Amino acid sequence: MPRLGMEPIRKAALVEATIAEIGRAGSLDVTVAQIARRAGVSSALAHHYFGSKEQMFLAAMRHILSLYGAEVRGALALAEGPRDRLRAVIRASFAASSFRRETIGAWLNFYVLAQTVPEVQRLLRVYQHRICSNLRAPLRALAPERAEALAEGLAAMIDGVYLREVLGQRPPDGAQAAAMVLDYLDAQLGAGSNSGDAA
Amino acid sequence: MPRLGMEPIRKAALVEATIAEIGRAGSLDVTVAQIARRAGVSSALAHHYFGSKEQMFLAAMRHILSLYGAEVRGALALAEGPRDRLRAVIRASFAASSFRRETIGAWLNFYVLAQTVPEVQRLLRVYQHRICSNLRAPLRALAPERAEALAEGLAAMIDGVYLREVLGQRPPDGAQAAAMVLDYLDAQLGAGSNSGDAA
DNA sequence: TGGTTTATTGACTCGTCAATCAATAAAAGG
DNA sequence: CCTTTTATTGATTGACGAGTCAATAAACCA
Repeated sequence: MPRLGMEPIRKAALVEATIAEIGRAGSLDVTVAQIARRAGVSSALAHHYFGSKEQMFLAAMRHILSLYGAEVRGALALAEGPRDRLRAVIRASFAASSFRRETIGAWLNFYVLAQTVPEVQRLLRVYQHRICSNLRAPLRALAPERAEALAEGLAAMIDGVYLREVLGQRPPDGAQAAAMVLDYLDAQLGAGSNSGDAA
Repeated sequence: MPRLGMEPIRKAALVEATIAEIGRAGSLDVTVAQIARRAGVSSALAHHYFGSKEQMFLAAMRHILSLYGAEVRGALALAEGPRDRLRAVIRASFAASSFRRETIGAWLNFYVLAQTVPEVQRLLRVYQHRICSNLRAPLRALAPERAEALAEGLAAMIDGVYLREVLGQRPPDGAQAAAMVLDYLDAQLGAGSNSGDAA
C-alpha cells in the first residue's frame, strides 16, 4: 500500500542502515540486500532510489560529514575567544554524535574507499580542509608563526585518536579522547589556561 | 622445470605482490589471480602455498610489521640517552622502508581487516603495544608523571600522520612527517634541545 | 630404473551479488 | 472511472572469484 512521499523517508533509512551495516561488518563488504533488509525494504528498492551501491556509500558519507559539520558549527557558535574556539572544535570532534563505534568504523572504511572513488576522496579532502581552517583561524590569533603547522598537527592527532579507537577493546570515550588532544594543544601554546581568551 | 626449494622464494614473491596489489588497488578487493600474476605464478600455486587469501594477507602484514620492527631496532641501537631514543623511534616510523604509498595503503587496509579477522587485530595490537613501550621507556626518564599519556599521544599522532598521507596528493615525505611529530615532542618536553641526553 | 617428493598449472565447481525487469498495487488527478 | 505517477518486490541474469582437483613434469633417491 504505497503511501506517497516515501522517497526521503526510505533514503534516510537506507543511509542509516548503510552506516550501521558497515559498522557491524567492519568493512565495505556489505551486500545491498543486508542494508536493505535492515532498512526494512527490498534490495530492488534500494537500487531504485540510489541507482548503485556506490551512491549509497556516498550518501552515507555525506550524512556522517554533515552531522560532524553541524556539531562543529554548534560548538563554535557558543565559543568566545580563540582559545575557546579551538577547544570547541576539538571537543566537537569527539562529540557523541560522531565518536561512536559504528561511525568510526564507517569513517575508517571511507578512507579506504577514497583510494578508489574520486568523489569520496574529494569529500574527505573537503573535511580535512575544513577542520584545518577551523583550527588555523583561532591559532593565528594565538601563535601566528606556527598556526599552520599546529593546525596540521592537531588535525593529524584527531585522526590518529579516531584510528586508535578502531582497535580499542573498551567502548569509545569521547571525553578522554578530547583530553588527549587538548593536552597537546596546551603544551604547544603554553598551558597558561586562557592566554588568548576574550577576543 | 621445477627446481627444488622454490617454496620460500615463491612465498616471498607472493607477499611482496600482495602488498603491491593492495597498494595499487587501494583496497582489499584484490583477487588471488591478480596477486599471483604479479608474482609470476598461477593462482593455484598461491593457494597451494598459502591455503587461502586470508593467509596471504596475514603474511603480508607480518612482513610489513617485521620491516618496521627492524627499522626501529636499528635506530635504537645507535641512539644514546632517552631524548635520542625517542627521536630514533619517531624517525624510524617514517623511514623510507615503511613510509611508502603502497605500504601506507596496505597498512590502512589492515586496520579495516582487523575488525574482521582476529589474528590481524592481534598483530596490530602487538604493534601498538610495542610502539607505546618504545616511547614510554625513554619518556619515563624525562617526565615520569606524564610518560604514559605522552606515549599514547605520540603514538596517536604517528598513526594520524600516516592516515593523512593516504589522501595526500604529493608523494609521502618522511622527513617532513617526522618533523611534525618531533615538534610535538619538543613542545611537550620543553624544546630545551637535549634536556635528557647522555643517560 | 622406478618410485617418491616437489613444483606447477588449466579447468572446473559452487557461491555470491550487483543490477535489471516485469509485474502488482495503491494513490492522485482529471 | 481511467490514466498516470509513485511505491514496491520477486525473480532473473550475468559476471566474477575463491578454492579444489587431477594431470604434467622435473628433480631426487634407493
